[in-house]
Amino acid sequence: MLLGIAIDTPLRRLFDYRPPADYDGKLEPGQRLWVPFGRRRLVGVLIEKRAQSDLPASKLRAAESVIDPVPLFDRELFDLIRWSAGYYHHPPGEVFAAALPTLLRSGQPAEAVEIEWRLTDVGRNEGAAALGSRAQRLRTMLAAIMSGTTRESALASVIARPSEALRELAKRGLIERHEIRPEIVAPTDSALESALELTPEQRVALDSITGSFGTFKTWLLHGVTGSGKTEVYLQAIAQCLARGTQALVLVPEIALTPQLVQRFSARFHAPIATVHSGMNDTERLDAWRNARSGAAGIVIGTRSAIFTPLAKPGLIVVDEEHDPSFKQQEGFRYSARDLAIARAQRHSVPVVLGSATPSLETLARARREPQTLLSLPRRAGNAEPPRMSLIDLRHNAQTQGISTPALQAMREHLERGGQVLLFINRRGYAPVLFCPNCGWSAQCPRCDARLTVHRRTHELACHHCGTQQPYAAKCPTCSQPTKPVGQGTERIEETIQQIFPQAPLVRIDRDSMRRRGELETTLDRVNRAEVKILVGTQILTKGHHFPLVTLVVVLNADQGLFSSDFRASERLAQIIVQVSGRAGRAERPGQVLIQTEYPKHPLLARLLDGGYDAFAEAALREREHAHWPPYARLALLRAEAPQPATAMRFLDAAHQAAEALSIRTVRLLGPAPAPMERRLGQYRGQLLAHAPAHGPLQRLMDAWLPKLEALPEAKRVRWSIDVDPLELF
DNA sequence: AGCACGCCGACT
DNA sequence: GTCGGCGTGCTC
Repeated sequence: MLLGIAIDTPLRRLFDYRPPADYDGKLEPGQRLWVPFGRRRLVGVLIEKRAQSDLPASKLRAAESVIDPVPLFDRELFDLIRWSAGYYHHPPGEVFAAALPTLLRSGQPAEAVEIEWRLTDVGRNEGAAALGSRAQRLRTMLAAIMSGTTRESALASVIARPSEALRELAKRGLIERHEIRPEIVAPTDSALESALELTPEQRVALDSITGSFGTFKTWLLHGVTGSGKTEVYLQAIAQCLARGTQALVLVPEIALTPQLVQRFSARFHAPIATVHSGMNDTERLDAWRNARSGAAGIVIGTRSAIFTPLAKPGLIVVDEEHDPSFKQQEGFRYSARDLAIARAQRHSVPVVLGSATPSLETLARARREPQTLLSLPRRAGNAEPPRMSLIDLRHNAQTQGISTPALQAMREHLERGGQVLLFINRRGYAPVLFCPNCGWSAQCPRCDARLTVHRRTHELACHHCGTQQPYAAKCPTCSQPTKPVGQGTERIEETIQQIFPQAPLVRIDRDSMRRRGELETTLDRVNRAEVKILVGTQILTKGHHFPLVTLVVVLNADQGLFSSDFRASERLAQIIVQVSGRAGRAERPGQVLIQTEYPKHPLLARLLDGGYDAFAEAALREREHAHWPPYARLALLRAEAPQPATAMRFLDAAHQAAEALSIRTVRLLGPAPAPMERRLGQYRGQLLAHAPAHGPLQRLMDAWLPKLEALPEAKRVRWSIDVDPLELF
């Protein structure tokens, strides 16, 4: 009997080992082992037991030891992880590594073990008398243990370098080490504090979801901003907990998790485990353990939380399911939203995808299964939806990117005591530093991109690679004065401050909200009305509530209108609707102004006439007509190399290899250089595989990727495959 | 990815 | 004379 083991390496295969010496016949897929690997010793995950290997017996080594007494995952989660390695065509070892907290990847025990130091008989009888008078540190430590502080975690703060003293005391036979496995604490109280009264639509949604407990069903909870989606989640989760099962809630990245956790913990007594980027390794492992043991009734986390084991899964929620951060954009490029569906299916539990602006993929799914669509078309508390209108930039004067009608509207809203939100999807002062004399502009030395002017730091920065340079007031080629061209958040801030000097203003973007907790503090100030004007980027569109904002101005809607990426218009519509949703959430109706040079553009017209649903309807028809997802499936082969020709040679060879497989329904587009060909000094190219369904794509990749690995050109490039790519360029 | 082995330049 | 540059080969 042999062991097929996944090892954290970019190689797309399992490695066969003989069982370890301590093998007692009990080994199951999902247990970790220490294995020798080349000259290293690594943690591997047992994937399957095998009767024989493709390799000669002489090449096989024995695994060293078993780490876990039982598998880390239940069968369903194990299958999901394994399946996703196949679906995304990513090396299985890296996939399993991605599914585990760092500490488990490095061999830490999966079960929390508390170390306790207890007095031996000798220690109890002789006590400090056994120690020399100079052994001050040992005396202190022993005294602590004698006074009843026995847990190692508590003893750690008694003196400096505690482990040294503990080891010495143990060596002298005064104390001994015990391992304590803490009892699993079952969730005690699942009651939801003060459930709000539901609207009829919320009631239907809630009853539908809870009625599907115990079966697999993919619900789309399509609720306009402010319609009370969260209340539906909360009450569904309460019922999930009442059945003795756990709920897994996925949220987008960006500092949203703490907010939601706060909202949840204010309403639930059940322990909540959270998983997000702000946590350290120990905290992550704790959350993982509490989820797996069942101690945490609710698990809230970002993308990677989809791999958290659950003792008794009952419900999965994906909030803001359209958010692109659910798709990992490097390495193992999985979609946590799609995996949530795959996982729910394996566990036979319902999954709720919630959004005010669902992705076209999810809308297409809901069209195929109309009974799974749960709509919340109205705002709670009878708040009116915001009124949207366009400002034609061609026929209106503007001051630094802000049109006269927009300024006029701002003035009116401010006079009436409202708050104003200016949305511009561009950080920094200006996107270009230009020389009017000779035409020079500041370029990134490592990317095909212009450097953005940052006034605050007096620097030029590349938003693609992070390169920074001092600001160039004089043109480096002709020594004439340079000029920042275009607008970013910093410049809008400056302009608005000049025009409305009496109105307190705050800028909210990644640069101004660097420090931990800064965003929360600022948002509090906004909602206490200490701020009148907000200028900011995407961050403003992500879930934060601004009940006092009555006017939203979208300063540059045009960026997404003519992009070559077929998803750009979907994203633009989502951003406009999401940012509009920030306006008029209280009793006063909101106003939304969208500045554009293309007021006749069909996308904008649709959006303004019929809202997101009408836009989506039209966009879906367009996608169907053009054979783009969700009416086709894609896989993108990317390659990068220090020389442009190297990447292209590989992609050409890859193209040939794919054609040789002649899978007729798969079309190959490219190879072509990426639109920003050079990034971080690497030249990038790509080859798109397009098929009417996932099946033929899968067949292609199964046969294709092993061939690519063997290509001599493959050694000279870094290549990767992106299944269901979100960003095509 | 690591980590080794393996042949050619500037220096304790 | 060595230390070390990163090319290329391998990991059950």
